[in-house]
Amino acid sequence: MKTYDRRVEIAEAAMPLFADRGYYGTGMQDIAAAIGIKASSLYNHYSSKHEILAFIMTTAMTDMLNTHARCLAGMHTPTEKLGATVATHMEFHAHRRLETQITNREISHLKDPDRTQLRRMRKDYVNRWIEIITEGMETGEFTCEDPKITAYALIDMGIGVCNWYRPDGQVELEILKVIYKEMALRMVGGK
Amino acid sequence: MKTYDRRVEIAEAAMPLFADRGYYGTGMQDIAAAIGIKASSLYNHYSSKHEILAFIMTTAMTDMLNTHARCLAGMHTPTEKLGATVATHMEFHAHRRLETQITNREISHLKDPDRTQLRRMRKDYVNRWIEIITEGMETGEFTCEDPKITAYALIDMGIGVCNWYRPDGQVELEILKVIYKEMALRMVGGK
DNA sequence: CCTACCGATCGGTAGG
DNA sequence: CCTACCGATCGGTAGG
Repeated sequence: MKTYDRRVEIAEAAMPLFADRGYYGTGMQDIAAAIGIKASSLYNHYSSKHEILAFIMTTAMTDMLNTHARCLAGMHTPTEKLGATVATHMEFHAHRRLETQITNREISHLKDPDRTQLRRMRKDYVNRWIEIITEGMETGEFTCEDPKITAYALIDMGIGVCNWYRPDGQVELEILKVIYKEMALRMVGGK
Repeated sequence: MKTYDRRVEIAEAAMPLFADRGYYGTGMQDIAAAIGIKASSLYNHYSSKHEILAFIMTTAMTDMLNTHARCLAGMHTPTEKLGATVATHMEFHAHRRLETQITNREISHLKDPDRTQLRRMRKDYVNRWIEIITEGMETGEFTCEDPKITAYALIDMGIGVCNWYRPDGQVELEILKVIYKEMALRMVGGK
């Protein structure tokens, strides 16, 4: 591990490749060529190909958890919290399409201990959604059949965005956020 | 290509492997070993590894389109149609987890002409959802911001099921269907 | 950061 | 269905 910047640069070069061809479909040669060096030189910055994948995925998941925690600032009611959570979740998957695609598709290729850690983080994230929905049911703001299933459905529909959203598309991100917020509030019987 | 049965048997042996390790992460040896033969013998039934992937994906997509068309029988109002569509979509992704996982994850690994064909089928499928939602808005049964985005969100939340549903889990499939139907109808402002 | 190289495995073919 | 084998490529190492 030399400079951290170089590690990030390599990871960013690997992202479109992992997202497009998958982990096993991408060679160290491909990643190296993307930044104009030889494959063997990558080992000055990462000890293995797996480490590049793990770096990308844990960085993305860590950022998502932090971004979510930050978006809750100033939100008090479950309705406010869920609205912010949905909008931020959706926006994160739109802004960081490649990393979230990789994180969701290649998780089975991660080896321990990274996989266990990532699963733990994901579980933590899901639990936050479940808690917000449950809280909303307690205050009477929400009414729904099952907080867990509802959380799954809401998360899944936000994840889906990373597969079809295009920055140069015809739908504005800000409009998308409004639409997703509205759909979510309806789903939990809120507003 | 010898007997069709053998082709199906090979494809079914490949499914859990492709779903778990991905297309490039699975070798012909792995697939062959799963049914107790040598890798080279697979070429008596498929001309390439790619053909196995294409067979799995086009079969799954064809079945999904047919299953959906069948579920609309006897449904007349947009509300009925959407309810049947959501329930059937979700159930298909629960029943055929492996194939739908593969179809959604490995589509970028498909080569033409299979990829183009699959994309066309998928587009056809999405259009059916959009049309039902649009029809519901015209009759006044539904009210929502954008039929296309709403269709995407509904489809994505159903697809998500193939990633977390387990046949031996604690949630009954019939209950899931009811929950998803209810969430969908709320999302389009129906019921 | 490079060149040179390692053993292993890849998808696929030939021939029976 | 098998054995035997092909060239290509894989992730990774040695040494500078």
